Amino acid sequence: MRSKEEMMIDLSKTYQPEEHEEPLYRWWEEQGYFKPETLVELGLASREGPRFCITMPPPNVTGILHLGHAITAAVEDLITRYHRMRGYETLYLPGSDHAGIATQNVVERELAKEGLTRHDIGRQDFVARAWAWKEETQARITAQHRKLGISCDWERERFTLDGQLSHAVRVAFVTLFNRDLIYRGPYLVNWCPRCESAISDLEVEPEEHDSYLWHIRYPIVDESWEGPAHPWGSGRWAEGATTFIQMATTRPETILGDTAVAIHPEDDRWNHLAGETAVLPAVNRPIAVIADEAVRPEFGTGAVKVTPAHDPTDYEIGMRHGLDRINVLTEAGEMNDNAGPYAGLDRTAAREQIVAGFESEGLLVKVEDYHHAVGHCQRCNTVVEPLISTQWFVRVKPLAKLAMEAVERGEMRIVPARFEKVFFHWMENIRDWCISRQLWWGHRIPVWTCETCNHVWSAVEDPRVCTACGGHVIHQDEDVLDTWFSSGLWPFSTLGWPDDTASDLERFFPNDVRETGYDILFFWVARETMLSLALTGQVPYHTVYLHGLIRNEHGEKISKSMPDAWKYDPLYIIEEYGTDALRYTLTTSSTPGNDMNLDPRRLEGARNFANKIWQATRFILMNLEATPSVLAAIDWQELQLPDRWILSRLQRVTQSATRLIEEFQYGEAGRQIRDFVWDEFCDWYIEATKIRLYDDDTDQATPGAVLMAVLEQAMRLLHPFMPFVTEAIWQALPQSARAGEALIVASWPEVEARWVDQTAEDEMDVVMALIGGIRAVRSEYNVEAGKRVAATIAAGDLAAILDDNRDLLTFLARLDPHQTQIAATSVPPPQSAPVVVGEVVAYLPLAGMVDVAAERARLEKELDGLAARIAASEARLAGPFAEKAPENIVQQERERLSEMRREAAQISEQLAQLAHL
RNA sequence: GGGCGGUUAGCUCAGUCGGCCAGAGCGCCUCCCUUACACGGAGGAGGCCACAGGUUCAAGUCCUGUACCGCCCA
Repeated sequence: MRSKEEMMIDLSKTYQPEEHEEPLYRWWEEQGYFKPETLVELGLASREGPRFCITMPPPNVTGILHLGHAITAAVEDLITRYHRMRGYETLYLPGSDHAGIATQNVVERELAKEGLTRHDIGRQDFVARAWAWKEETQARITAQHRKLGISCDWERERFTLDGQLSHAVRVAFVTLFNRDLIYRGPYLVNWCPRCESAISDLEVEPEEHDSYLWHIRYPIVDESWEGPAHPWGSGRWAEGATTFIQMATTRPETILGDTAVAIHPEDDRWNHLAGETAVLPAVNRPIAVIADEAVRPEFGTGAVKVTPAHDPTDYEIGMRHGLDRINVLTEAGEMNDNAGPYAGLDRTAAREQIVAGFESEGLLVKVEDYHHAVGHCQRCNTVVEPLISTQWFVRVKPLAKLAMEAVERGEMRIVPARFEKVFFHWMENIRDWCISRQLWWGHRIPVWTCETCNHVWSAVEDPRVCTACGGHVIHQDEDVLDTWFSSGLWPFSTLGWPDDTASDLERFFPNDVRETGYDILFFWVARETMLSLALTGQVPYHTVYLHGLIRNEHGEKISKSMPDAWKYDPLYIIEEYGTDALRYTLTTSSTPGNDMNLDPRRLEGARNFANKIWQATRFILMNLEATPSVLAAIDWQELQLPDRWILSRLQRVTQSATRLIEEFQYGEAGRQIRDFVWDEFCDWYIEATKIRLYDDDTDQATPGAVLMAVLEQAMRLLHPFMPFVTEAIWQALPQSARAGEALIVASWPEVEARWVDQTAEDEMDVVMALIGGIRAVRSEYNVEAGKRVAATIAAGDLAAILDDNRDLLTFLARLDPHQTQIAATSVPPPQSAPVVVGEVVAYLPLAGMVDVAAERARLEKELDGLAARIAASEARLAGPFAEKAPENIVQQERERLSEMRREAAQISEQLAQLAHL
């Protein structure tokens, strides 16, 4: 048998996270605990029993993990560990996303350092470079996830460009294509001139901008003026024109694509010009003045230029009036040949020169400062240009309908529920999803065109000949798919779809929870839901849990450019405070859907908590036999009040924490467990057991068994929040105290009704209140902390209970056991300070120290407060409260009142006695 | 313009069927390095729960409005 000292060798003086985290993680992984198969082999779960699956939102392979990933991992792993312990066959599936545009941009930047562009090295080499980059970053991300301690099955790790997942993308595309849910057409899309690709509506981020509103005018053709007789730039271009239509624009460079001027039909300032013809400056294009309801008369002058090829609203107007769509921009954002004299200029230079041209021709009326939002590319922050382009789209309206119906039917719910409204609003106003990207990194669109017969078709396997005419000259679409198209298949593509017989798909689909930040509700959750319903007929998961965004302690968004950004790097935080501290802080510092200001002080508190339970463990192991008694074996008659109390409290916290976790209230659950462990177990129970543990003549088996049982169960409750320290402690416990080989696969605690003991809780409350009162008076009189003082306690009906617990009282209140009297009634000793708790009074004879005036003041203050509350309570009970409030509430109030009256009577009596001193 | 969230102690935050005197951590004040822990222990001070109405026996909690901060959508 090992000695106590030997057992303690394992436990360092303070908890050192770095000594435990890596070895424990490696051991868990080697034991296969992250794999559902292992759980079945160990008999902890069964193939027939319940299963739980969560797929990790795949991080982009562009860089490193930040706190957003950390909270995602912490919450998901909490949920995972909880279900694993509850006996579910649990799978937490990890992976990463190829992140099309983002990764391509990064790799292009790398190339640029070598003075190369992707066109220099060609598509094949470029893709090879991107793969190399991916291997590097993915390894880094995986290492970071391991440091976070997440219990995901790395053997099932997936990547969106994996062969099987790419196959799933093809099948998904072909299926939707053949169902006419995917089409190609020339539409106004958002174009990023830097990425030289179309992007979807969601990838455009409006950004506030200081700019100008240019007021310009176009001449109208009439009897006196037939059109310009002089060239643009001569200063005489508009010579002779008498009628002008004046309008305001924020984008003069698009003027050259104008095909109309529009006014509101009821705008009396302009409607006499409806039907007239204006001449577009610079290019001399005759354009019509049209009337359209979409024009806002209050904006600018009430007349607007219409550029259907470069503005969404104008596009709509153009559709209604059959206007030409003239594109004036190249894919790189330069003016094309349609721009006449300005062809070849960059769009910003073109703007300046066009404005200058207008000025010299007398067509610029004025320039106003103007503040407005301009769309920027989410990935490279370049100003996006709306332009007409032929792209592939998903017809999302019917899919959105399915998604909304699923939520309405309750098949899928969103936590917190208010996001369901956001979800519906977006779904109701959804526009077709542009899914083609002019990139090289991604899933190439599986559509082929036959040169011979122009047949266009989509196929899962690369075809060799045209399916229509058998022609051999066919070519595949050059573009790739939006990243989110493949991410949208994640809940099932990772499990083996489209192979319906894949065992993982059968077992783990639909997933149970999608846990992610609310900022990607539309990007991802909405698309997963639509694609899942369209392709599998099922919701992808039954619950969407959305966490908030993480900011610094001042509420500022954490960005790489902040000078102290390093302070918010998860790896730095882990080094400084430990993984458990980070995870506990992330899971308990906010409520779902709300942003969190991460305060380093909270991390410190969490680190201290980890050390606290470590110290409690050291104490227990130090004071117990190597093979302590187990709860089931001890004589229940030996249980004392604190034993019964802590066991009862343990049941309460177990029940409450379990309920809270089931209701997705992780923060509250974690806080309650902490409060139990620190405030009740450490501060009261462990202290109470010292009486017996330090006395070799008393029964040590009973407190030992209780200490061990409570500690062990508390570690199980806390494990999902702080996996490492709890496992380290659990492993240090003697085998007899724990069932199983590892805490990660131990069972979640059940509430044992037989340990619930309301009487013990009530009695302990009195004892603790009395001790607290005595301590307060000691403190008030600056009694030395260790000094034993005498006490005479008049306990009324509670005399027997207090007498049974006199050791507890004298020990924790530092009373002198030989000078402590407990009786129903007592004669107050002279020169004593009374401590009143309910009907109990403890007299502390502090000879020579008691300040009568101060005591009077203290008691009078107490009495005043009590009297006010008694009056309020009496008034309440005398009013309509007594009839209208529920009986139990009224009863409770009556008891409270009589309790307060008893205490008030006691205080009055003590005051009266003080008067005699 | 439409929608949503926040406003609780000096700071960061809890408070999810309305019901004891509104809580925690940190900070602050007093005492204590007592053989688990100073990453600690004991005691204490500190709040018109943004503001104004309303519903109710009872409101931090429900309803209406206002202000400020923030986010999303157009």
